[in-house]
Amino acid sequence: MSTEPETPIQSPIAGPAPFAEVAVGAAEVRGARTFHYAVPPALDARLVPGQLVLVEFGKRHLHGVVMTRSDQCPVADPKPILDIIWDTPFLDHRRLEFARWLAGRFGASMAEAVENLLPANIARYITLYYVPRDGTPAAAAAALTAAERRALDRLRADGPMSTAEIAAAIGKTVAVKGLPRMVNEGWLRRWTELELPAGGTVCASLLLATREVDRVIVELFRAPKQRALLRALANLVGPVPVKELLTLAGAGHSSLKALQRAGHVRIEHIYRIPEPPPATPSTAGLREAGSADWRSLETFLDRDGHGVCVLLGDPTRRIPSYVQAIEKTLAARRQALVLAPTEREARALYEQIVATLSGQVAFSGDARTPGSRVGLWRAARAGEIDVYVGPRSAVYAPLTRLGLVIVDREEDRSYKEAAGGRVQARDAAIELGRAHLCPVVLGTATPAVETFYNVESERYRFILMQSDDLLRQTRLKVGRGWGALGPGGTVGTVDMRTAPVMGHGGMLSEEFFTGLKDALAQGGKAVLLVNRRGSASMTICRECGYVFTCPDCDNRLVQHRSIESLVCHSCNHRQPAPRRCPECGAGRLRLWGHGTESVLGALRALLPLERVDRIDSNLPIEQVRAVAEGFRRGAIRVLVGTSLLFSVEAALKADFLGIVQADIGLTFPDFTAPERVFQQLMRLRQAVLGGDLEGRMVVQSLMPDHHAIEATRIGSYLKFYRSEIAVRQEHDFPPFTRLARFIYTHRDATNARTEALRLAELLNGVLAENSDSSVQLMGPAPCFRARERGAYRWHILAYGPDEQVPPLLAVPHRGWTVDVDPVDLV
DNA sequence: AGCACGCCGACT
DNA sequence: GTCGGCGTGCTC
Repeated sequence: MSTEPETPIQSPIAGPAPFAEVAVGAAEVRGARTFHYAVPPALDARLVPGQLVLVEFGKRHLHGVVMTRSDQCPVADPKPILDIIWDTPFLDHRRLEFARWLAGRFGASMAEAVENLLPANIARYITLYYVPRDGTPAAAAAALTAAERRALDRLRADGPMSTAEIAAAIGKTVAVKGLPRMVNEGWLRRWTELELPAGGTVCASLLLATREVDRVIVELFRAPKQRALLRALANLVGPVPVKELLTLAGAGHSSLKALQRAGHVRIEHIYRIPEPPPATPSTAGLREAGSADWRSLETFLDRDGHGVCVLLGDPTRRIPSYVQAIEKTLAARRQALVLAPTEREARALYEQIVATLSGQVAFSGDARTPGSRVGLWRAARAGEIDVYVGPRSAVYAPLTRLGLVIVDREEDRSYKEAAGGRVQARDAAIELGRAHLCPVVLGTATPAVETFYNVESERYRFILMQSDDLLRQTRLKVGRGWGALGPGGTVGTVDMRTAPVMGHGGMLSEEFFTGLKDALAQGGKAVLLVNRRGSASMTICRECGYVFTCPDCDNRLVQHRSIESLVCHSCNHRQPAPRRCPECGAGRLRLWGHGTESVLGALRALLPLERVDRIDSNLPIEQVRAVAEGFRRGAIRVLVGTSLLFSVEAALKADFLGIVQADIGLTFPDFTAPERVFQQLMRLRQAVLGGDLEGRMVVQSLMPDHHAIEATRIGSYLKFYRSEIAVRQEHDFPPFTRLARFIYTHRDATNARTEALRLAELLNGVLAENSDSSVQLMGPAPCFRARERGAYRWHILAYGPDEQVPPLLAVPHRGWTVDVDPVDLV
């Protein structure tokens, strides 16, 4: 493929680096491609890497970020850089290279990668202004169109105007085409301004020295309100929020404005990191935990430079170690970045860290408005933040003295962006650690397969967290060492192909029900996982075999008895529950399978006196919380839920954990499904039975011999890992290869197919050109969900050595989705 | 996003 | 033959 740059030409101009390599803000240019521009003499002394600049790209005016200054240029006649939008560089060389890595690794555009690292939506705050030049060439006036003439007259009369203002006043064509031409021909001068939204709280600060205050107060004998304001300000230290100040002094805005006009007071937006919430008992006393755990982590942190370690243990052990590691980092006057898979988990981590540490701890979820986000960005950039906690987007936080990166529950799929650049934030965090030469700690109880593969091949350090006493208990229980370190209770599987079943629909085995009843009889509580909402996952005609499917997707419609409807769980299409078959007209319909609603129904029939309830995404979030709280208090004794249970993890402690059907997904053509099933079940076991040796978990499955189910039964991560890594190796799946998935969606079936075949041709062509490439293509083929929301979906998989996949990522034209390291193949 | 270029069908 | 519609690829 012709991504090889043409032979670079040496600059004929003497002097330093006459060219600049720019990451242009054009989102459609895929891959780590940059463009070179000439540095005009007027900007030569000022232009440095990391600056935001204005360039022409095709016919468009776009912003860009200077990556490097260069002696060489891959094209003969580069365009000039038009202007420096902001003199202070936004990004240092580490973050510029981080952006390059992000775009190259995930096949996103440089524009997306760079903009992730800048204040959000920066393009929105760039304005181009135009003003007439003195002594414009009168003779050339005929060269202007009537509209351009009007624009010029307007500018002469009213002074500088922005592109948007001229578009509104004169017309869009003039604004977009005429203005650039008039600049080129010397009629107009153009400049750029960046006006970021003001962040944070409006604060007032005193501009007077203490002894001057008394003098001014005397002068202001006729203005009691202003006197009160000055006194209040003089008694407080530093900038005071205007709102507080006015209340305190009992004064109004006009008095404050008068002081500002007189030059006694400055009023400005100041972003302040929100006050931490008050410490709760659960956040106190973190530091007392396992000193043995800490010693091994400390040894790792003491090594100089970059390295990755996997901290294996349950959250109650991981978090105290995080806190100690952060303290160590702060003591060395460096910053720590802490990532969690979801904002909810990030907030929980933040609350625990902030309760224990002294230092400025920021939680990215606290900054919601554009202004406060810019404020937080600035504060981080200025080095005012010691610890930055957040979900995956926090990996882009502008920390310049980064000394430690922590990724909690590194195995979670939420770290992968589902749209946009499709960045895997855990991997980005590791790269960030490499760029900053600092340690990266991956915390987990069930490492991702690719992570543990790196442990096994000794690229990552491994630290097993557990006190001697826990280890002894565990050995007593299972006698299998750490690999079988189940988080609590005992586990049994039930083979649903042969087990005696009971209850309406036969969804519960006798063993399951006995376990549940025993727990309740002893005054315990129970959590039941049902991986589906609704009451029946398939509605089928008993006469002709017709199955109700979504008109827009390939999905079967799910029966929801509570709203008497059939619902598509992919696009939310709804239709009334049918009475007869639309094909043959027969009235004998069979409801097949089950969901939260039907399990709840069966339980109410079997345990009429028991308080049972359910949570799933059909319910509003407040109700989910209320039900969870009821369960925690014991007002509800049996809780049925989907994976939404994880959103109320802390309330789930119980004595019985039932998995109604563990193998949903295991039959999908998706190599990540076993890992998902195993992680989900292990995590739920930790949440429900964690720390308890008596509790009972029963796993119902149609394929109890599957390695994911078997490993769940014996509670062994190693058992799971060994089987799974063998499957991955056999099929050439990650971590043995890098996998890229190209997805195309189109309303028209033929169009989707043709386009998929065309891209396959193109990719094959690129591969054929490079004879030593060992990348393999799979497909094109319809996706597992071949139709969704009325559109047809096709995909192509490319897999091969890490360094050979990226060149393919820039091949597909717009309309294709490129997904590197996809988390599923549906 | 916009523009140039090339391929195909409809017309002089 | 040539004009133009649209699909495809390039923009330093």
